[in-house]
Amino acid sequence: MANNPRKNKPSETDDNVIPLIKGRRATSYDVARLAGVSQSAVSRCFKPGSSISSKMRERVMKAAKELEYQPNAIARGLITQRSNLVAVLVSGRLNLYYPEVLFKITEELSAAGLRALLFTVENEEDTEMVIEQAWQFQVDGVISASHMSQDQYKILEKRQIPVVFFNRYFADHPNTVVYCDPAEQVNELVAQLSALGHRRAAVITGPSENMVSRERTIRVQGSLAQFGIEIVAQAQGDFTYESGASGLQEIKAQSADAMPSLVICINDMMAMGCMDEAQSVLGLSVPDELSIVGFDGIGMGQFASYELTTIRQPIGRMSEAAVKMITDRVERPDQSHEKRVFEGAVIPGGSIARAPT
Amino acid sequence: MANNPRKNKPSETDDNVIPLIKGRRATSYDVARLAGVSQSAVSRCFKPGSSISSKMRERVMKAAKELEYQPNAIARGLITQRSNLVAVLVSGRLNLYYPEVLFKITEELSAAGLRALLFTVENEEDTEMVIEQAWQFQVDGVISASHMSQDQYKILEKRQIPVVFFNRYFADHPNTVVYCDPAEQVNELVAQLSALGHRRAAVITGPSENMVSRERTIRVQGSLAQFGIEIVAQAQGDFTYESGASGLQEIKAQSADAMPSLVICINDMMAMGCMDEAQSVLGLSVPDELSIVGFDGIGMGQFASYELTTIRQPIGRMSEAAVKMITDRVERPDQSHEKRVFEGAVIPGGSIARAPT
DNA sequence: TTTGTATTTGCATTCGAATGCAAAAATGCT
DNA sequence: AGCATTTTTGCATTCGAATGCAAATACAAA
Repeated sequence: MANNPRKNKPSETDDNVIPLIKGRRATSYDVARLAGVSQSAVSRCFKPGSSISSKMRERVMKAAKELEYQPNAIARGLITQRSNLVAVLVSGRLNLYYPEVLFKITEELSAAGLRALLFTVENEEDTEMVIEQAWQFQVDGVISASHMSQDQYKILEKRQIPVVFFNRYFADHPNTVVYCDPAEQVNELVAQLSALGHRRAAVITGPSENMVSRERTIRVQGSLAQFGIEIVAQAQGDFTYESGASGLQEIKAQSADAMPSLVICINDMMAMGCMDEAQSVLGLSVPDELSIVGFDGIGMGQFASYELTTIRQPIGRMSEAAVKMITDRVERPDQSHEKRVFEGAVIPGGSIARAPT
Repeated sequence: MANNPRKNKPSETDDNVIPLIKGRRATSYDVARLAGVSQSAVSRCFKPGSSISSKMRERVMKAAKELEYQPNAIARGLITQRSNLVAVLVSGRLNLYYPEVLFKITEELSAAGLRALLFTVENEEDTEMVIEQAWQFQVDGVISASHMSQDQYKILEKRQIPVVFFNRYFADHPNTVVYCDPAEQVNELVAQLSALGHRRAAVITGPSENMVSRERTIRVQGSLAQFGIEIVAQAQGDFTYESGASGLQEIKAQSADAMPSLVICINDMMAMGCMDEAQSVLGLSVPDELSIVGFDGIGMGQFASYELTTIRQPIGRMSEAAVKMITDRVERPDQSHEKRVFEGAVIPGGSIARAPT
């Protein structure tokens, strides 16, 4: 039985062949055996761009289908040194901005053939742990929309794991960033507010160590000054609904003699908390007695109860950009860093009106 | 196998082995070489419960630390057939219930040493794709909080991938489930509403093919009947805010002569949409002219603008249970299925009041 | 047909950690 | 010390797919 090795079709005489154990998942060898080809051929069939004849492809695919074969991404990852996993770091805190970003990024990653390995991060130790996990799982890259210290970033850098920062960056260290700079829109919005007669404003900021908060606050302060609007009170929040509410109370305490006519909140969640506090607790009508604006443009801000005037981030485009940048850096890790800055957009809403006289 | 280049014996020839290429990540062999032990020893050091002497452990750990060695989860997964990845399927649609569940589950998985591979699913084709991806990535299990057809489930079953359903299940097929059955609380709440004088109600349901919606709707219908409250209108929504709003319009159309005094929405998002529509568009005061209740107990429902009366799911405990069940099934795939049913809790809020006379 | 070139295919090895088995070392017991 | 027993350690192999290289084939030109 001189079986031609090139055409070793599984014949009845091949009784030493283990018949695909029930339940065990098929490997490229199983497919190769069934199709009567080599394992390499099977591998090449599933690797786009490989040199393979259409006849071969057809034969292999038929066998693969029969065995429900799908290449094992784990094994593939081991040999190619590409896991196709991207760690996505978001804050788990209930700021609705994050879910929106997360879902968008996940979709974009998916479209690029990558999977999102999700990590929720609340503090520095969490980040520490996440970095180790990411290292273990050999993620191809990290998209970070949560806090990360410069030292932590340097660890990733040293390990040559590409990182894209989402709405945060280090000013004094090269890094790849997607960012939304609402400077223009802040001016635009403050101009409107000025035209509406507002002369006394308050600001509810985020945590002082937070980049986004700092940047936005500076823009807002600059713009208000430019239009001659006085900041009569300023409170610090932590981006949550509750801190928006308590922020307003603090503002009230700071401006005992006369409340400002306008509160600028550094994100939408706080703006909503602020608005609710104004109306439900302080009995101030929004916008008639108090105008409120926010930042981000989260979906919920547009609900009829809020109709928040805000500056929206182009989350869709930013997510797309972030994924594009991570794939780029995975392909060519040595290319120089890039910072993509998007503009915001003023979303007019019912939360602002002419200042009361 | 011929000459294995990775022999453990340190020899002169090994001395001029490339001394850890800058940037290349350290492997267990590198650590073994530096510590002067075998690769197996290194492996055992990082596998809890392995037989190893403290002297050896110390030596290896020192070397590991020096090289920043962390075991490669990909390689480990290949040999152990455990990826430590769990696919989490949620709907990407903006129903804020999902982010809450997702974040909770992710945290619980993390505590159990597992990572969440996130998939957003919108339709059946998505699920199809996700199942293939999960297969490729050798996930240890799937937690599904999104739609999955019985056929799709059977594929996973055949492939022996454990699945835990979150708030959905197949009645006529054995499966592992975490579920919240609000039957008791529906009765409790309807009793309250009855005592408040409500006699004419409307219901906004979810999609008819959705289990959660069907179950809740049936409970609500049964309870209302039991208390002699008439259902004067019923609209179908899709769990979104918008569909709550349009649902109320439909109810208004259906009950041209007289609006009901009560609308029961099958989830909170729709209840919020409904409430906003009632107040902002129809000019109906909530709760004075119209009482509204929801289901889920999402954080946002408690904002001052809504103060939604609702039946809350114990998401924390449910997530914990889901993760526990997935790990159990990974350990012992042949054990029988289990269905863990949690009760809800009535969250009193300002969205209900005595029925207008 | 023959020769030369381009394309396919298979072989053998590789990625990095885990593990059964046997050898070696440490420990206990008399 | 001698021997039995337990614990540690190393060796060699395994997981499943990708790939450099060489062999085999198909194709083109002479």
